[in-house]
Amino acid sequence: MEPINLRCFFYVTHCFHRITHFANECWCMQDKRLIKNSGEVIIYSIAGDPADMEKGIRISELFGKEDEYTGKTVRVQGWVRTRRDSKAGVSFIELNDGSSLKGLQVVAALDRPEYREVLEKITTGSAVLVEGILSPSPGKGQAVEIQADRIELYGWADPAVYPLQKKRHSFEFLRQIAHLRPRTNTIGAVARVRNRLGFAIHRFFQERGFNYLNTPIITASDCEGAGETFRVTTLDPLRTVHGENPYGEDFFSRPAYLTVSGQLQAEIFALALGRVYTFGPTFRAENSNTSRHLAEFWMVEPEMAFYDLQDDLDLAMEFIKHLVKVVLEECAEDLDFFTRFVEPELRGRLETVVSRPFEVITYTEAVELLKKSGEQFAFPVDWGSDLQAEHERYLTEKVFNKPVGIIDFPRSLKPFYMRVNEDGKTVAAMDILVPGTGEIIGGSQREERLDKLLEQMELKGISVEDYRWYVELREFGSAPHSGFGLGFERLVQFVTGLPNIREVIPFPRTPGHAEF
RNA sequence: UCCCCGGUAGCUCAACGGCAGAGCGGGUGGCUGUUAACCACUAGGUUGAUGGUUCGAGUCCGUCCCGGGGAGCCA
Repeated sequence: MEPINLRCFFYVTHCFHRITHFANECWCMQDKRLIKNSGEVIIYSIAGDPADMEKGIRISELFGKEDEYTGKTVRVQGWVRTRRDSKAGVSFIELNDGSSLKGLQVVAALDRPEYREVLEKITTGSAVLVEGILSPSPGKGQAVEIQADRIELYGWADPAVYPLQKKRHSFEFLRQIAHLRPRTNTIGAVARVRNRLGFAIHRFFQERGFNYLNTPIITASDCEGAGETFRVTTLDPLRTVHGENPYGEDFFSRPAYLTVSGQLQAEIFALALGRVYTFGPTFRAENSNTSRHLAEFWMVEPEMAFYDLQDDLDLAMEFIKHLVKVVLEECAEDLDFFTRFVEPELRGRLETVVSRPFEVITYTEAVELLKKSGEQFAFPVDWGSDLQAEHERYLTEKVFNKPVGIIDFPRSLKPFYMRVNEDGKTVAAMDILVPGTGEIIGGSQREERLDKLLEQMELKGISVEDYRWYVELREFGSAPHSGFGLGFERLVQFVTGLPNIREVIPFPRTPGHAEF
């Protein structure tokens, strides 16, 4: 931050209530923090000056300590959600600062000269500062409210063109205004839940001795058949390449891609640090147009040495239970909102996840169960073919109505790195399915035996040359190890009940869409 | 990529092949310690684009564009 003018500092700290009068000359000297609105009202930004100015209090903090703050003067800063005028006396302004779902009711007297002029500009969407005494509210719907002594307008929102209204909008519409949609109840609540979950994921692993590992975003291996990759290049696509090696002039002198998984690199560090996890962006160039797929999403991938499939599965189940518990305990208000407006069964479903053990069955058992069900499926059930979405949904939603782990899949269905079981036909793989969202976790014990791995690579047509380093991990001090991948957005979908994955990531990337 | 559904006012949606509408939002006025406030008035439209059938097309047909749902791929 730039050093600030001492005179200005004085004004700001000691004459704050008169800042609009001094502001014009004083703040302009600094930088462009002060700007004039088209009308009479002066607006300014306090961003980046925490030392200069006494900060307002977060609304969630007020609600958390109502007794402590009632009767005291407080200052809040946020965005106007609604305004209800009572021309005879007061105006009710609902202020939301994003710290909680519920906003603070501001009561502004219409005849107060201190802010009468500003009050005219207080419309839905405006950014304001309010100072006043926190008081018990005589009205229904809120315990406390703030009696405004002072109101300042940071930025006005023209009600004639501000897209967000005091009513429900379709999610499709909100996606088109992704720069404004976090100011809605639903998307704001998603952002808070997502934040809590992200933090809880780190907490979970850190408390268990895992090392947070940053695996590369750019990789040279188009690996594991985990889907289509995005090409990374500095070459101009319109220019014809000369010479024998088309990649010779490219940045890496070889084909490069955006990662589809950090797993293979995580294995390297698991076989050195014992327990690691990654938590980062992942990219798939699949032309997937569904409510469960994104071209860019976040994945959590723990990888553990000396863990077999059972250990892996136990960790995954504990992990999900822990995260759901965090949401139940730390996001109660937002969860109630989702349960009320998005998915009525949500809270009950999450409580079941925490209180009851998951069901775990083998792939073979799953196939038998589906065959005996008598259910008419669009796709036939056969040992050796992939379980279709309808099959998975039937198992987790109809048969068990809780999360289901499926293990020991046919070898032919799974990638080369999964450990071959004693029967030679199946691999030590596991998928965890949850009601509503489907597959949320996929993992396996990795093949640590050199001869078996080479056999698998041969079978799947994976070049030993390209994966020399991966093979060498089995030549030098190989050890049993396991891991899994959790789709972060699918987890957020699961705990919020939102039907479309595009609502649980701030800026969704899907085929044809990379706006914002 | 395939299958199904849709595109009408700023938003959410009506309109049998026959004058293009409502609610919400906006504006104006009124009323009220209000709660998605309420009441009255008012402005607001090339019905996604294009070609065709018809006396007449928002409506029927062809093509294209866009969106949603489902499937596949997966997390």
